[in-house]
Amino acid sequence: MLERLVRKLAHYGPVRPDELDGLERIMTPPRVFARGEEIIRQFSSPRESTLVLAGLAGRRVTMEDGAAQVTALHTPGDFVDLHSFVVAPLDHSIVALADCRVTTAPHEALRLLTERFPRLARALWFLTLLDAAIHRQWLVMIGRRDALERMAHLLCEMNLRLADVGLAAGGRFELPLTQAEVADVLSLSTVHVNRVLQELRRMGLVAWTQGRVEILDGRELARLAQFDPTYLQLN
Amino acid sequence: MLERLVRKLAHYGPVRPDELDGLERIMTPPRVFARGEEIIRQFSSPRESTLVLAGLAGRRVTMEDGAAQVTALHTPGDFVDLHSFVVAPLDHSIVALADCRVTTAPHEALRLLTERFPRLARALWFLTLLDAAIHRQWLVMIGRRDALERMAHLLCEMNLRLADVGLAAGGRFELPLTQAEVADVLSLSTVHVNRVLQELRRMGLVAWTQGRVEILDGRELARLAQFDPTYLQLN
DNA sequence: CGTCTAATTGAGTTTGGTCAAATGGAGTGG
DNA sequence: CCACTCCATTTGACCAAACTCAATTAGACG
Repeated sequence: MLERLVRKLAHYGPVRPDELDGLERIMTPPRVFARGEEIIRQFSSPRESTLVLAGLAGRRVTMEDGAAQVTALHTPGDFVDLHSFVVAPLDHSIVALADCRVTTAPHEALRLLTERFPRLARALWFLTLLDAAIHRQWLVMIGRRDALERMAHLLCEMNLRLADVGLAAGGRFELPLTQAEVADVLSLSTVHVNRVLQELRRMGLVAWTQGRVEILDGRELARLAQFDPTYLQLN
Repeated sequence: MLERLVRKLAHYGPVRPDELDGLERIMTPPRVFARGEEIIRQFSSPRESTLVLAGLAGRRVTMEDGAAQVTALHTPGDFVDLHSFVVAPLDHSIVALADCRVTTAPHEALRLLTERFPRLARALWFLTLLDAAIHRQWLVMIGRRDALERMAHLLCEMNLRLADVGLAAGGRFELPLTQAEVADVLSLSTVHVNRVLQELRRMGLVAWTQGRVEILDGRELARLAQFDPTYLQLN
C-alpha cells in the first residue's frame, strides 16, 4: 500500500524496514472520494494527515469573487496535508480532482513514530520541502512565463512526477482535468487554456484527449518550458 | 542574538531553556553582507543554514532572458535556507536586499540537536512550513489578483511579519526595496509598480519614500488586498 | 557641478480576458 | 434507435490590464 510513498521517501534516503513497518502500522484503512468531492475543508484542523493511494487531488483556494487557484496537485504517493501535522489550521481545501483512494496517518501516532525515528522525521520533512520547492517553481512559472510556456511546464512536471511513481511511461499518462481546472492551476482563463492546448497540438508537441496526455516531443516541450527538473529532487 | 528567531519558534510552542541553549551554542559568529551581495549561490549545497539577524534577504530565481522572480522575502529572525538542512541543492540564490547581518547553523550540529530535541525539530519544521504557506499565498496573489491588490497584499503581509519581530509599529516599517526589486517580487514591470504605488498614494492608503513605508489606512488596505492573515500563523 | 541611480511620464502595443454563441460527445429515457 | 440533456470544448469579436520602449525628472553623493 505504501510502495509509492516509500519510493518518494527514498529520494531523501533509504527507508529502513523498521521505519516502514512503523509507518504501515499507523495508517488507517483506505477510504474513497469521488471526483469533485472535498477531502478536507479549508480552515479545518485535521488530527490526521492524508496520503493519496490512487487518483489525483488538488489544494484549492477559492476567492470571494468565485475565482479559484489550485496551488498544488497531488499524485499517488503524495501526502496532501502532511503540513497539518505541524501547522494548523489548513489555509486551503483539498479536493478530489479524480476519484481518489486515500489513507491517513493520525498525528499522535506520527508524533510517536517520528520521535522514535529521527531520520524518518527528516524524510517526511523532506516531502513537505519538496512541496515548497514546487510552489516556488510555480511562482516563477505563473509570474514570469507566458501561457504556452506555463502549460508546457506543467506537462513536463506531471510527466516526471507520475513517472517517478510508475504512473507515466513514454510520455503517456492520465491527467483527468477539465480545461477549466487546468485554468485554475495555471492562472489562465478557460478560453485561453483551450487556445494554448490547440497551439501545442498544432506544434506537434502534445496530444491530450479524454484525460489522457501523450507527450509527442519531450525535448522540444522541455525546451519551450525552460524545464529544469532539479527542483523535483528525483536524483 | 536569537531573540527574534525564538519569537517565531514560539508560534509553534514555547522554546525550552535547554533547547534555546543548544541552539545558541551551535550558531557561528555573525557575518555581514552588503546590499546587493549574494549570500548563497543557486545550485550550491550549503553545509549550514543561514539565519538573518538584521537586514532583508530574498530568494531570487533569475531566468535565461534576465527576468527575475523573487519567491520569498526574509526578515530578521527568518532562516533563509533552513530547507537546505534537508534538501540539496538549492534551487535559487539568496541575495541581500539590504545590508544584512547573518549567523549560521552547521547542518551536522543541527542534526544532533534535533535528534536530542524532537520538539525543537518540529518547531524548525514549522518554520519551513510557514514559508510554504507564504508561497501558496503568493501564488494566489500573483495568479489571481490585479496589480493594485498584489501591492496592497504585500504591504499588509510585511507589516504583520515585521511587527511580529518588533520591526514595525503603527503601520510604519523599513522596506528598502527599489521599485525594480518590488517588480521582481510581484511579477510586474518596474513601470507598472510605479503607477500602482502612485495610485495607492492618491487613494491615501500608503506613503512609501526612501525605503520607509507608512500604512495610512490599514483597514482599507487590507480590504483592498482581501488580506486574511491566518496563513501567517501568528496566533 | 557633474554623475549615477531611481523614479516618473507618455505613447503605442500585446497578451490574455470577457462575453456570448456554437459545436461535440457521452449518457439517459422513451 | 432517436431525441434530449448536460457538460466540456471550441470559436469569434471585442476589450483591458499591464508591458515595452524611450525620454525626462528628481535625489543623493562625491
